Amino acid sequence: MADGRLTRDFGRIARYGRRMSEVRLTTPSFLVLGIIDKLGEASPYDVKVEAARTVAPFWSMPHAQVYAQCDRLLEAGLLSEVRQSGGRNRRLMRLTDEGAAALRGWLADPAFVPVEARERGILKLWFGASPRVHAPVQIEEHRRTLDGYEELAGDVGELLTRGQREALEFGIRYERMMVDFWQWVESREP
Amino acid sequence: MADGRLTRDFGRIARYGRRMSEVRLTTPSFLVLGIIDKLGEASPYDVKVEAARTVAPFWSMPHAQVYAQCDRLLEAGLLSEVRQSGGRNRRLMRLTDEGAAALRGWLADPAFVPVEARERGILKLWFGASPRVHAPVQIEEHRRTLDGYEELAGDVGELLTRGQREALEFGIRYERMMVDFWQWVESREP
DNA sequence: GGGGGATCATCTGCATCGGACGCTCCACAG
DNA sequence: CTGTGGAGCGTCCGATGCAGATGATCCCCC
Repeated sequence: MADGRLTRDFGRIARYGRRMSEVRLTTPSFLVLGIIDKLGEASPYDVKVEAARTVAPFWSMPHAQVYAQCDRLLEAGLLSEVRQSGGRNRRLMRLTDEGAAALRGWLADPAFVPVEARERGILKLWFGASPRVHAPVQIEEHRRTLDGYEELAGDVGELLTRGQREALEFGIRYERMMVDFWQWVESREP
Repeated sequence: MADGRLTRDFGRIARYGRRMSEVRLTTPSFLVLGIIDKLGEASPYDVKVEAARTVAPFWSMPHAQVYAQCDRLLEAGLLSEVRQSGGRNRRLMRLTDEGAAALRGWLADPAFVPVEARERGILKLWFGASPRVHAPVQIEEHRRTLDGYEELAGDVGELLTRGQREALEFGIRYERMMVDFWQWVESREP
């Protein structure tokens, strides 16, 4: 084995936009672009709130990151500042043509990046933790989020776009799978 | 809503060992501790290779990190250097009592940390990418890793510890779920 | 006795993390 | 009015994590 494939390939850097000061575009970059695209026009704060409201279960960023990304994207010319309303320097931003192109390029790119399931519970199992201790907590928590998702699907399911509905469906299946899995773990004879 | 819960709670820092220069123990720390515990005695390189061989699908670290973690853990007194065999400074390390206690504490702690499913594919769906483009690739790739896991389970299933077998089962269920999900996405009428 | 590939380790530069801190605005009480 | 407190909004910093390049040492085989 060549020097072990230990890394995560988190990056898979893209450079769809071809202009200006050459930034590396990472997934968080596209998260910001995607949200601003949805909102049309937004301040960093709007982005942050919207991210927390929507995509956080799939990909969250700490607050400070949002501002940093916006700076980077502005500098790279993928976003443009629309206006500064007075005192509080509230920057409203839009996608530039380059920004829109970059987003489209990313969305269209089917490149597969293998995921790791960063489940601490599973890791603990691997290292020999007691299923007795962990299973009940896991089942309870996954059931809770599963309920939340299902309620969401029932309540606002109609209002979602197709893609959003599908992402939600993924969440539901994931949580259902986890509940089943931990029940299976619990039920094994010791 | 108070200032949005946007963050990931990646940390959930622990401090089970109570000695010395106060390090923050993160999941990677316990990964290293867990592996050294399994191996009994190991150099950073051994840890890195073992990690790549085993837990990488659940939690991988880039090479450099392993060395950094070892340094931190040594300094904190959770690991001890056993010997330096000559020229190439090959440090062999063991868990100290504190290290073993820290690991036990972590393993016993059922605290639930919500996962994010950092699936780029799902994120792209959310933002409106075309299922037509992505589904076939995703199905293919997930099926491939699923096959790999199942083969593994067949081949060496007997040799694994209970926890390892369970972790593998998780992998299988996860991949199976993904294949089903993307097939469902693909099959929806447009 | 020296080339070359596997083994082992480190450095560097950047992205990201989390949490604390600091503004601005507005509501409402005094 | 004036003051004060909390929600809305933004920034900073130290620690950690990341990817890849690069540097050494070993050992096999010629």
